Amino acid sequence: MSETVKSPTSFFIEDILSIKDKTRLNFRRSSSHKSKEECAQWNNQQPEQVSQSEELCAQDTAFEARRDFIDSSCSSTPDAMISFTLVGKQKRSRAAFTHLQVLELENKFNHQKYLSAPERAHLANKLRLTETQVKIWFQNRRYKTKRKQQATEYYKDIFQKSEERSTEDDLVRASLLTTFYKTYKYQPYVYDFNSTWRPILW
DNA sequence: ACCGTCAAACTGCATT
DNA sequence: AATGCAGTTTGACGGT
Repeated sequence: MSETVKSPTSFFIEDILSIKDKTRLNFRRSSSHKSKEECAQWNNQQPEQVSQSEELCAQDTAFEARRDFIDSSCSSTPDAMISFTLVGKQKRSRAAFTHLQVLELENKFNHQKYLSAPERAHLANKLRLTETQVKIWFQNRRYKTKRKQQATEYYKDIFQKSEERSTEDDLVRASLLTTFYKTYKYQPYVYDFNSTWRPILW
């Protein structure tokens, strides 16, 4: 799978900004400032582990998002969800993974579609994500791939049939096909049955 | 302001 | 119990 064609993500602009001007993001921490130890706690890590991935943490936009979340007494971690329900109904957090995190996850996914528990733990630690986040990411990624593959095969079938019998309404189908491909323009790759990643059609 | 899209997180059920 | 899949919900963002 090509890594040059990346889907633009919600974190991307902030990710750049966080590198260029980290202080700009700091203002978002309206209430209490969260230490690195607190960062580690969020990820179920020991404080001594923090220094190892300090560099990742420094430009981790997801962390900024999570800090915001912690600040509002709400998090996607199970423990925090308990306090979440105790405190009352609050907005659900949606962490935005950094470009680097997504890149690493994609790289791993390209090599293996499933992770063992130790592999997942290692990757989670490496990317400073929770194991649940990694697990869910792989689940979503597999499902996404499957959906795309099914859609591609479906539309390919229609396309082939339309070549056999070129009628007026086939032109409509062709335009629908174009619309579909525009939808998936960012990641135009599928995992085929030869266990390889290849670009779809165009 | 509204709508569409993307993706993280969630739900429910099945499987091991 | 842990993990999977399939589908849904939800928040952020971009385009118009």
